[in-house]
Amino acid sequence: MTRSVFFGTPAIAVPALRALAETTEVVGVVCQPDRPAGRGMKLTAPAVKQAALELGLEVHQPVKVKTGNLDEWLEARAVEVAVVLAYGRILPEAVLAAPRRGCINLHASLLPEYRGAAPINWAIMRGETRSGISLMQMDAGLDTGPVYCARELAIAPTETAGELAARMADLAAAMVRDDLPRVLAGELEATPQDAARASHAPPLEKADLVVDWSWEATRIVDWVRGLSPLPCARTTLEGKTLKLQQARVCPGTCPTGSAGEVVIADKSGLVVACGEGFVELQRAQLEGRKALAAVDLVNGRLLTLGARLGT
RNA sequence: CGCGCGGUGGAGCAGCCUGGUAGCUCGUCGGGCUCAUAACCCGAAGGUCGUAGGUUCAAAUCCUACCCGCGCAA
Repeated sequence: MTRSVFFGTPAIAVPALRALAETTEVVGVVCQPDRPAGRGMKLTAPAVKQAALELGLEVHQPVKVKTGNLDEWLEARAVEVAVVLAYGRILPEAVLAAPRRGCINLHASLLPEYRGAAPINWAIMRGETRSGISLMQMDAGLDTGPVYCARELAIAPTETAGELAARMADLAAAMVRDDLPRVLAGELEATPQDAARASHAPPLEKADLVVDWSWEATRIVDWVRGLSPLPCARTTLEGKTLKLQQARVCPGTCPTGSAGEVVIADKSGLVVACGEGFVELQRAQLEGRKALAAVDLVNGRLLTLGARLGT
Protein backbone atom coordinates (compact mmCIF):
# COMPACT_ATOMS: atom_id res chain seq x y z
CA MET A 1 0.00 0.00 0.00
CA THR A 2 1.05 3.54 -0.68
CA ARG A 3 2.51 5.28 2.34
CA SER A 4 0.69 8.58 2.74
CA VAL A 5 0.39 11.52 5.08
CA PHE A 6 -2.70 13.69 5.45
CA PHE A 7 -2.63 17.44 6.07
CA GLY A 8 -5.91 19.00 7.18
CA THR A 9 -7.57 20.72 10.09
CA PRO A 10 -11.33 21.43 10.11
CA ALA A 11 -14.34 19.15 9.77
CA ILE A 12 -14.57 19.46 6.00
CA ALA A 13 -11.34 17.46 5.73
CA VAL A 14 -12.46 14.52 7.84
CA PRO A 15 -14.26 12.42 5.19
CA ALA A 16 -11.22 12.73 2.92
CA LEU A 17 -8.96 11.57 5.74
CA ARG A 18 -11.17 8.54 6.33
CA ALA A 19 -11.13 7.76 2.61
CA LEU A 20 -7.35 8.07 2.51
CA ALA A 21 -7.07 5.70 5.46
CA GLU A 22 -9.12 3.15 3.51
CA THR A 23 -7.13 3.36 0.29
CA THR A 24 -3.58 3.95 1.50
CA GLU A 25 -1.42 3.40 4.53
CA VAL A 26 -1.62 6.69 6.41
CA VAL A 27 1.60 6.95 8.38
CA GLY A 28 0.83 10.33 9.90
CA VAL A 29 -1.70 13.16 10.12
CA VAL A 30 -0.64 16.78 10.33
CA CYS A 31 -3.01 19.46 11.60
CA GLN A 32 -2.98 22.81 13.36
CA PRO A 33 -2.20 22.84 17.09
CA ASP A 34 -5.02 22.70 19.63
CA ARG A 35 -6.24 26.23 20.09
CA PRO A 36 -8.07 27.99 22.88
CA ALA A 37 -11.65 28.15 21.70
CA GLY A 38 -15.11 28.85 22.96
CA ARG A 39 -16.10 30.71 26.07
CA GLY A 40 -13.52 30.23 28.75
CA MET A 41 -10.80 29.71 26.15
CA LYS A 42 -10.59 25.98 26.64
CA LEU A 43 -7.99 24.24 24.55
CA THR A 44 -9.81 22.47 21.72
CA ALA A 45 -8.55 19.84 19.31
CA PRO A 46 -9.31 20.35 15.61
CA ALA A 47 -11.79 17.95 13.97
CA VAL A 48 -9.09 16.21 11.97
CA LYS A 49 -7.11 15.42 15.11
CA GLN A 50 -10.11 13.85 16.76
CA ALA A 51 -10.86 11.76 13.67
CA ALA A 52 -7.21 10.73 13.32
CA LEU A 53 -7.05 9.56 16.91
CA GLU A 54 -10.21 7.52 16.39
CA LEU A 55 -8.52 5.88 13.43
CA GLY A 56 -5.48 5.18 15.59
CA LEU A 57 -3.20 7.40 13.50
CA GLU A 58 -0.20 9.37 14.65
CA VAL A 59 -0.96 13.09 14.85
CA HIS A 60 1.59 15.83 14.39
CA GLN A 61 0.75 19.45 15.22
CA PRO A 62 3.70 21.70 14.44
CA VAL A 63 3.30 25.21 15.81
CA LYS A 64 5.16 26.64 12.84
CA VAL A 65 5.52 24.92 9.50
CA LYS A 66 8.74 26.71 8.68
CA THR A 67 10.64 25.79 11.81
CA GLY A 68 8.91 22.52 12.60
CA ASN A 69 11.26 20.34 10.58
CA LEU A 70 8.24 18.99 8.79
CA ASP A 71 10.36 17.93 5.82
CA GLU A 72 12.51 15.74 8.04
CA TRP A 73 9.41 14.34 9.70
CA LEU A 74 8.08 13.33 6.30
CA GLU A 75 11.35 11.92 5.07
CA ALA A 76 11.79 9.87 8.22
CA ARG A 77 8.52 8.14 7.38
CA ALA A 78 9.41 7.46 3.76
CA VAL A 79 6.22 9.11 2.63
CA GLU A 80 5.10 8.49 -0.93
CA VAL A 81 2.49 11.20 -1.13
CA ALA A 82 0.98 13.90 1.08
CA VAL A 83 -2.70 14.75 0.62
CA VAL A 84 -3.67 18.23 1.73
CA LEU A 85 -7.17 19.59 2.37
CA ALA A 86 -7.79 22.78 4.32
CA TYR A 87 -4.64 22.49 6.40
CA GLY A 88 -4.50 26.20 7.04
CA ARG A 89 -0.88 27.03 6.30
CA ILE A 90 1.18 27.54 3.18
CA LEU A 91 3.71 24.74 2.92
CA PRO A 92 7.33 25.69 2.24
CA GLU A 93 9.11 24.13 -0.71
CA ALA A 94 11.15 21.77 1.43
CA VAL A 95 7.93 20.22 2.68
CA LEU A 96 6.37 20.11 -0.77
CA ALA A 97 9.38 18.21 -2.03
CA ALA A 98 9.70 15.78 0.89
CA PRO A 99 7.18 13.13 -0.22
CA ARG A 100 8.35 11.21 -3.28
CA ARG A 101 5.23 12.17 -5.24
CA GLY A 102 5.03 15.61 -3.69
CA CYS A 103 1.95 17.12 -2.09
CA ILE A 104 -1.46 16.80 -3.67
CA ASN A 105 -4.14 19.28 -2.73
CA LEU A 106 -7.91 19.06 -2.76
CA HIS A 107 -9.18 22.60 -3.17
CA ALA A 108 -12.84 23.56 -2.80
CA SER A 109 -13.25 25.45 -6.04
CA LEU A 110 -12.94 25.01 -9.76
CA LEU A 111 -9.42 26.34 -10.17
CA PRO A 112 -8.13 28.77 -11.22
CA GLU A 113 -11.20 30.48 -9.76
CA TYR A 114 -11.36 31.17 -6.04
CA ARG A 115 -7.80 30.46 -5.09
CA GLY A 116 -7.21 30.98 -1.39
CA ALA A 117 -8.51 30.27 2.07
CA ALA A 118 -12.27 30.70 1.83
CA PRO A 119 -13.45 29.49 -1.59
CA ILE A 120 -16.79 28.09 -0.45
CA ASN A 121 -17.86 31.26 1.32
CA TRP A 122 -16.81 33.60 -1.46
CA ALA A 123 -18.38 31.52 -4.19
CA ILE A 124 -21.80 31.77 -2.57
CA MET A 125 -21.33 35.37 -1.52
CA ARG A 126 -20.67 36.27 -5.12
CA GLY A 127 -23.72 34.44 -6.32
CA GLU A 128 -22.02 31.58 -8.15
CA THR A 129 -24.30 28.77 -9.27
CA ARG A 130 -21.60 26.14 -9.53
CA SER A 131 -18.38 25.21 -7.82
CA GLY A 132 -16.51 22.02 -7.11
CA ILE A 133 -13.32 20.37 -5.96
CA SER A 134 -10.04 20.48 -7.81
CA LEU A 135 -7.36 17.86 -7.35
CA MET A 136 -3.99 19.45 -7.97
CA GLN A 137 -0.29 19.06 -7.58
CA MET A 138 0.90 21.67 -5.12
CA ASP A 139 3.61 24.15 -6.00
CA ALA A 140 5.09 27.06 -4.11
CA GLY A 141 2.26 29.47 -5.00
CA LEU A 142 -1.15 29.80 -3.38
CA ASP A 143 -3.32 27.18 -5.10
CA THR A 144 -1.44 27.70 -8.35
CA GLY A 145 -0.27 24.18 -9.16
CA PRO A 146 -1.32 22.12 -12.17
CA VAL A 147 -4.73 20.42 -11.94
CA TYR A 148 -5.26 16.69 -12.43
CA CYS A 149 -9.02 16.81 -12.47
CA ALA A 150 -11.99 18.63 -11.02
CA ARG A 151 -15.52 17.63 -10.17
CA GLU A 152 -18.38 20.07 -10.26
CA LEU A 153 -21.25 20.73 -7.91
CA ALA A 154 -24.27 22.89 -8.70
CA ILE A 155 -24.97 25.39 -5.95
CA ALA A 156 -28.67 25.48 -5.09
CA PRO A 157 -30.22 28.99 -4.97
CA THR A 158 -30.90 28.74 -1.25
CA GLU A 159 -27.89 26.65 -0.26
CA THR A 160 -25.71 27.84 2.62
CA ALA A 161 -21.95 27.60 2.97
CA GLY A 162 -22.37 24.96 5.66
CA GLU A 163 -24.54 22.80 3.44
CA LEU A 164 -22.21 23.19 0.47
CA ALA A 165 -19.19 22.45 2.66
CA ALA A 166 -20.77 19.19 3.76
CA ARG A 167 -21.30 18.16 0.14
CA MET A 168 -17.76 19.30 -0.71
CA ALA A 169 -16.41 17.13 2.09
CA ASP A 170 -18.09 14.05 0.66
CA LEU A 171 -17.02 14.91 -2.85
CA ALA A 172 -13.43 15.30 -1.70
CA ALA A 173 -13.61 11.88 -0.09
CA ALA A 174 -14.92 10.37 -3.31
CA MET A 175 -12.04 11.93 -5.21
CA VAL A 176 -9.54 10.48 -2.75
CA ARG A 177 -11.05 7.07 -3.41
CA ASP A 178 -11.48 7.33 -7.17
CA ASP A 179 -9.16 9.95 -8.62
CA LEU A 180 -6.14 9.88 -6.34
CA PRO A 181 -5.24 6.27 -7.22
CA ARG A 182 -5.30 7.21 -10.90
CA VAL A 183 -2.93 10.09 -10.20
CA LEU A 184 -0.60 7.79 -8.31
CA ALA A 185 -0.78 5.28 -11.12
CA GLY A 186 0.23 7.96 -13.60
CA GLU A 187 -3.09 7.78 -15.44
CA LEU A 188 -3.95 11.43 -15.03
CA GLU A 189 -1.91 14.29 -16.33
CA ALA A 190 -1.78 17.62 -14.59
CA THR A 191 -2.79 20.63 -16.64
CA PRO A 192 -1.32 24.02 -15.79
CA GLN A 193 -3.85 26.60 -14.65
CA ASP A 194 -4.78 29.52 -16.85
CA ALA A 195 -3.48 32.31 -14.65
CA ALA A 196 -5.38 34.90 -16.65
CA ARG A 197 -8.68 33.48 -15.39
CA ALA A 198 -7.58 33.29 -11.76
CA SER A 199 -9.63 34.87 -8.99
CA HIS A 200 -9.14 34.98 -5.27
CA ALA A 201 -10.99 33.92 -2.13
CA PRO A 202 -8.98 35.56 0.65
CA PRO A 203 -9.44 34.72 4.34
CA LEU A 204 -12.60 36.26 5.71
CA GLU A 205 -11.98 39.34 7.77
CA LYS A 206 -14.35 41.00 10.17
CA ALA A 207 -15.22 43.71 7.67
CA ASP A 208 -16.15 41.10 5.07
CA LEU A 209 -18.97 39.85 7.27
CA VAL A 210 -20.89 43.11 7.39
CA VAL A 211 -23.68 43.61 4.88
CA ASP A 212 -24.29 47.00 3.35
CA TRP A 213 -28.00 47.71 3.08
CA SER A 214 -27.45 49.87 0.04
CA TRP A 215 -26.66 46.68 -1.87
CA GLU A 216 -29.40 45.02 -3.82
CA ALA A 217 -31.45 42.39 -2.02
CA THR A 218 -30.04 39.37 -3.82
CA ARG A 219 -26.50 40.30 -2.90
CA ILE A 220 -27.41 40.63 0.76
CA VAL A 221 -29.13 37.26 0.72
CA ASP A 222 -26.08 35.74 -0.98
CA TRP A 223 -23.93 37.22 1.77
CA VAL A 224 -26.09 35.69 4.46
CA ARG A 225 -26.06 32.29 2.75
CA GLY A 226 -22.35 32.41 2.04
CA LEU A 227 -21.49 33.10 5.65
CA SER A 228 -23.98 30.72 7.23
CA PRO A 229 -23.77 29.20 9.75
CA LEU A 230 -20.26 30.42 10.54
CA PRO A 231 -18.88 33.00 10.77
CA CYS A 232 -22.30 34.54 9.98
CA ALA A 233 -23.19 37.77 8.21
CA ARG A 234 -23.91 40.72 10.43
CA THR A 235 -25.20 44.22 10.70
CA THR A 236 -25.82 46.54 13.62
CA LEU A 237 -28.90 47.61 15.53
CA GLU A 238 -28.55 50.60 17.81
CA GLY A 239 -24.86 49.95 18.22
CA LYS A 240 -25.27 46.24 18.93
CA THR A 241 -24.26 43.45 16.62
CA LEU A 242 -27.08 41.64 14.87
CA LYS A 243 -26.16 38.35 13.23
CA LEU A 244 -28.16 37.58 10.12
CA GLN A 245 -28.62 33.83 10.02
CA GLN A 246 -31.29 33.26 7.45
CA ALA A 247 -32.89 35.55 4.91
CA ARG A 248 -34.46 35.52 1.49
CA VAL A 249 -35.38 38.03 -1.14
CA CYS A 250 -38.85 39.25 -0.24
CA PRO A 251 -41.47 38.08 -2.66
CA GLY A 252 -44.26 40.51 -3.40
CA THR A 253 -44.47 44.21 -2.91
CA CYS A 254 -43.39 46.10 0.17
CA PRO A 255 -43.81 49.61 1.55
CA THR A 256 -40.94 51.80 0.48
CA GLY A 257 -38.20 52.72 2.91
CA SER A 258 -34.63 53.85 3.00
CA ALA A 259 -31.87 51.25 2.88
CA GLY A 260 -31.67 49.35 6.15
CA GLU A 261 -35.09 50.41 7.37
CA VAL A 262 -37.52 47.80 8.70
CA VAL A 263 -40.64 48.29 6.59
CA ILE A 264 -42.68 45.31 7.76
CA ALA A 265 -42.59 43.86 11.28
CA ASP A 266 -45.65 41.78 12.08
CA LYS A 267 -47.01 38.27 11.88
CA SER A 268 -46.53 38.23 8.15
CA GLY A 269 -42.81 38.67 8.50
CA LEU A 270 -39.86 40.95 9.00
CA VAL A 271 -38.78 42.90 5.94
CA VAL A 272 -35.87 45.27 5.47
CA ALA A 273 -35.50 47.71 2.59
CA CYS A 274 -32.29 47.48 0.56
CA GLY A 275 -30.67 49.68 -2.05
CA GLU A 276 -32.74 47.73 -4.50
CA GLY A 277 -35.45 45.30 -3.49
CA PHE A 278 -36.35 43.96 -0.06
CA VAL A 279 -34.94 41.25 2.18
CA GLU A 280 -37.13 39.14 4.41
CA LEU A 281 -35.27 38.34 7.61
CA GLN A 282 -36.11 34.82 8.76
CA ARG A 283 -33.68 34.24 11.59
CA ALA A 284 -31.29 36.54 13.41
CA GLN A 285 -29.44 36.84 16.68
CA LEU A 286 -28.93 39.97 18.68
CA GLU A 287 -25.76 40.34 20.76
CA GLY A 288 -26.14 38.56 24.10
CA ARG A 289 -29.32 36.76 23.08
CA LYS A 290 -30.31 33.52 21.51
CA ALA A 291 -30.93 33.11 17.82
CA LEU A 292 -34.56 33.96 17.15
CA ALA A 293 -37.01 33.38 14.33
CA ALA A 294 -38.54 36.49 12.78
CA VAL A 295 -41.82 36.06 14.65
CA ASP A 296 -40.01 36.07 18.01
CA LEU A 297 -37.97 39.12 17.11
CA VAL A 298 -41.24 40.86 16.37
CA ASN A 299 -43.08 39.58 19.46
CA GLY A 300 -40.31 40.66 21.78
CA ARG A 301 -39.98 43.93 19.92
CA LEU A 302 -36.30 43.46 19.43
CA LEU A 303 -36.95 44.64 15.88
CA THR A 304 -39.75 47.09 15.30
CA LEU A 305 -41.27 48.90 12.37
CA GLY A 306 -39.04 51.78 11.35
CA ALA A 307 -35.89 50.43 13.03
CA ARG A 308 -32.72 51.26 11.13
CA LEU A 309 -30.14 48.54 10.59
CA GLY A 310 -26.50 49.11 9.86
CA THR A 311 -26.31 52.61 11.24
C1' C B 1 -10.66 33.19 37.37
C1' G B 2 -10.04 37.01 29.57
C1' C B 3 -14.28 41.07 28.85
C1' G B 4 -19.66 41.83 28.61
C1' C B 5 -25.07 40.51 28.55
C1' G B 6 -29.09 37.53 30.14
C1' G B 7 -32.38 33.51 32.93
C1' U B 8 -40.09 36.60 34.46
C1' G B 9 -47.07 31.69 32.50
C1' G B 10 -45.98 27.35 26.16
C1' A B 11 -42.58 31.42 22.85
C1' G B 12 -40.18 36.25 22.66
C1' C B 13 -39.83 40.53 25.73
C1' A B 14 -41.03 44.83 29.62
C1' G B 15 -40.85 45.65 34.83
C1' C B 16 -35.37 45.88 38.53
C1' C B 17 -31.87 51.94 39.02
C1' U B 18 -36.44 55.10 42.51
C1' G B 19 -38.73 47.50 47.07
C1' G B 20 -45.39 47.26 48.29
C1' U B 21 -52.06 44.25 43.80
C1' A B 22 -47.49 39.95 37.33
C1' G B 23 -47.52 43.90 32.28
C1' C B 24 -46.80 43.59 26.50
C1' U B 25 -46.82 40.99 21.66
C1' C B 26 -47.96 36.00 20.39
C1' G B 27 -49.49 30.87 21.22
C1' U B 28 -53.27 27.61 23.49
C1' C B 29 -58.55 26.75 24.89
C1' G B 30 -63.85 28.46 24.68
C1' G B 31 -67.40 31.79 22.34
C1' G B 32 -68.83 35.43 18.43
C1' C B 33 -68.64 37.67 13.33
C1' U B 34 -68.00 35.72 8.27
C1' C B 35 -69.30 32.13 2.23
C1' A B 36 -64.56 31.76 4.56
C1' U B 37 -59.82 32.76 7.08
C1' A B 38 -53.53 32.70 9.23
C1' A B 39 -58.21 38.43 9.59
C1' C B 40 -61.48 40.83 13.31
C1' C B 41 -64.33 40.98 18.26
C1' C B 42 -65.29 38.85 23.34
C1' G B 43 -63.77 35.65 27.27
C1' A B 44 -60.62 31.91 29.88
C1' A B 45 -56.74 28.86 31.54
C1' G B 46 -51.61 29.11 32.61
C1' G B 47 -46.12 32.07 36.46
C1' U B 48 -42.73 29.04 43.71
C1' C B 49 -40.20 35.87 38.60
C1' G B 50 -32.85 30.16 37.39
C1' U B 51 -31.27 27.92 42.57
C1' A B 52 -29.85 28.71 47.78
C1' G B 53 -29.15 32.07 51.55
C1' G B 54 -29.26 37.33 53.51
C1' U B 55 -31.40 42.56 54.42
C1' U B 56 -36.61 44.32 55.23
C1' C B 57 -43.05 45.04 58.00
C1' A B 58 -42.70 43.73 52.68
C1' A B 59 -38.08 41.32 47.44
C1' A B 60 -39.01 39.85 40.32
C1' U B 61 -36.90 44.47 42.27
C1' C B 62 -31.35 45.46 47.14
C1' C B 63 -26.83 42.08 48.90
C1' U B 64 -23.88 37.26 48.63
C1' A B 65 -22.86 32.49 46.55
C1' C B 66 -23.86 28.90 42.95
C1' C B 67 -26.07 26.69 38.31
C1' C B 68 -27.40 27.41 33.16
C1' G B 69 -27.65 30.17 28.35
C1' C B 70 -25.64 33.95 24.93
C1' G B 71 -22.27 37.80 22.70
C1' C B 72 -17.15 39.50 22.12
C1' A B 73 -12.33 37.91 22.00
C1' A B 74 -9.14 33.74 20.10
